[in-house]
Amino acid sequence: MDLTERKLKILQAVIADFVRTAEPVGSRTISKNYELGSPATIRNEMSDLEEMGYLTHPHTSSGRVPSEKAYRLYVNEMMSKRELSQEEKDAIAKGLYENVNELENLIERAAHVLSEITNLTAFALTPGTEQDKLKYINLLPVDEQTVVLMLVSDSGKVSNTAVRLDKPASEETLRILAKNMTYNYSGKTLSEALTIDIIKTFKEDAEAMAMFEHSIAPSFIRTLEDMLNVNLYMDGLTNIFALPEYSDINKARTFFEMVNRKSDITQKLISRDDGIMITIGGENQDEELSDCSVITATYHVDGKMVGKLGVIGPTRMKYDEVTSVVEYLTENISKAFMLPEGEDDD
Amino acid sequence: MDLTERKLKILQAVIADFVRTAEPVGSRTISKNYELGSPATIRNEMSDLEEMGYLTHPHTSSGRVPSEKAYRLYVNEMMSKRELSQEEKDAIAKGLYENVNELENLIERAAHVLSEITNLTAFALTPGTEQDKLKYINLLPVDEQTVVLMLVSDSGKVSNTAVRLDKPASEETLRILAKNMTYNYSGKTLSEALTIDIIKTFKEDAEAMAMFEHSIAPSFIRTLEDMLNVNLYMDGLTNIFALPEYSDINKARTFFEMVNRKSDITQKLISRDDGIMITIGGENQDEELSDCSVITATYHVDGKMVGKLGVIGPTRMKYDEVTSVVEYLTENISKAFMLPEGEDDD
DNA sequence: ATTAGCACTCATTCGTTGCGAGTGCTAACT
DNA sequence: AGTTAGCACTCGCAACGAATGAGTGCTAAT
Repeated sequence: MDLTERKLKILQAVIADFVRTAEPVGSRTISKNYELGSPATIRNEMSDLEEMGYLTHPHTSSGRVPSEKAYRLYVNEMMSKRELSQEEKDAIAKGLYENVNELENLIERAAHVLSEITNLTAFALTPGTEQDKLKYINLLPVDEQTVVLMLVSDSGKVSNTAVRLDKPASEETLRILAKNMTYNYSGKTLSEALTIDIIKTFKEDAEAMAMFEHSIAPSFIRTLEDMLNVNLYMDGLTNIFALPEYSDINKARTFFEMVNRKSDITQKLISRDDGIMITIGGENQDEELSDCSVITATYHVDGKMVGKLGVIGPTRMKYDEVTSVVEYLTENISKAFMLPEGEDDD
Repeated sequence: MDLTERKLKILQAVIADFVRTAEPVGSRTISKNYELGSPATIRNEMSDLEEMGYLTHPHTSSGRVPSEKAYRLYVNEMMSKRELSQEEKDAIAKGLYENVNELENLIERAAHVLSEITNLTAFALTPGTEQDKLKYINLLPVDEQTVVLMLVSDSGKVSNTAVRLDKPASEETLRILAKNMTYNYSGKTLSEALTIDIIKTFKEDAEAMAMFEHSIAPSFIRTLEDMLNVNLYMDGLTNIFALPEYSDINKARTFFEMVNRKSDITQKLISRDDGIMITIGGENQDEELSDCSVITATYHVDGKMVGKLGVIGPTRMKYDEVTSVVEYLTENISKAFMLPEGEDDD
């Protein structure tokens, strides 16, 4: 059987109606709102579309619902990329830069804006730092026996830990430690640094060596690990309450319990392809996601640091709109990194 | 009418049963499980208790439910503080210090542990820093036109911002800026620092002055504000799904939407009394909280920095247990601050 | 090939009924 | 006097069934 012009139009109409109303759509509705023929004709065509796997029947006597195959066809072939209006773009930019002073902040805002616009659950992942190289290492005394260990990477990411020393250290010792660490670690990526042991380089200085080994090194490792971690921001979790697919409390519960496992989510996101990726229902390997669709996009910075953002929602979603927004957001974020934030304070 | 011995016992029994089952409790149940007389007697007593305002009737033909007044009486007079068993204490300590290397981390863990033990929604607020004094101010070059502005307070709290300069700065200029800022700001509290303008102190150095005014000062203010911010951690949100009071999706929704407004929650928490505070249902000024109870406790550090933690749940909760856990947690946190973390790695 | 007509299906709504847990009252008992 | 047994009554709730109506599939006419 062939996907004739009319069949395509009917399918599109069914998808559009169903995405809007979440109700199975009947032949009369289509017939009334589109010039595609009488209800009976539509019915025949729908019956064909069902046979072809694009529509399903919740039960004999109710309207048709698009199948995942239909959404896939729509996304691949029928969806026109919806250019955002200037107002929408402005709203995004405004929301994005509001109250932002750090990269983390910007990513958090991105998740927020994304959830507000799409009315879905949005997430954003901070850039991975596998390729970041250490630039500075500093030890700053806070009091007698406490110092702050501070690492700066070449991308400007900073991370610090308060370190409790087992005995007081002279400023001199701290300076030696910091200098030696900077000398040996700078230029190395964070994960490289994790594998290098510089304890031997202190050979002449027993005090510095002991202090490094007992106090600094463990904190150093923790701080590196902390820097390597990506953060996951989520927003719009409660948006799902507005969706009829989650009017059953158990559905809602399952959803919340799933997205609450942040490390799982992070894993799943990281492993997704670059660029815009849309997975529909069962296309998600994950059982738990099998009645959700996920749209993600990747933002790049200087061609090296990458992070992801996207939305998760029911398979019934406005794929065109969400895709456009997600794409526009990544462009904006990449741009923001080029010209660091906060300069043109309007 | 008098609250006789037996009335008290019956009231306590009703509370215990209702807290456990969430079902209105009838006279027969009490009569069977406690040696307090026949159903009819219990009924008469219950009727009196209702007249006195300690019990209510959902409808004529169902069992009794404790009123807020009853919970209040229970909390004030009848509740025996439940000493935690050694296993419970161990479990708390274990959960608390797992994977902790920063204060923020510890507080986050506290919320986690608290929600796990109580099966309620828990929150924890990082210590306020109004009394923190600036100790160090540092400017570290990252690249040509980017520096990291780093502030350290006397409590060891560190905050940094990447600052994009409008033109390249010499190391010399940066050193002058940092030195001058440290000189003028150190010893001042964070909020004092926000009010002091040191622009005039650069009078001899036009370059440093311009750089301070255009690039550093705005970031400095943002960083101070960031340091002044307290963070709110929440955990166990999905626990409410297990409670029958939230089996209605709208209740659940309202709850989630309320706790999602983090700044509101933070405000409400901060304004609560020190020590252990229990508010039951309508005692919460807040309309939204009127069918919740909130238990908070304050942890102190060196008698100056304070934060709060607690739980929020239905009025039907195990007040004794929750109170004990909350109290024990605050003690533990205070202790942890005394002897900074990570030293005794078992 | 399209469409009107019609019988049929099935989820949903709404009223009815029966059940059972629990009360309140009265009268008997201690 | 306080306690208890007995009993009529209330009321939420679940189960059942009829009515409703949206929508289909099929057949026959256009």
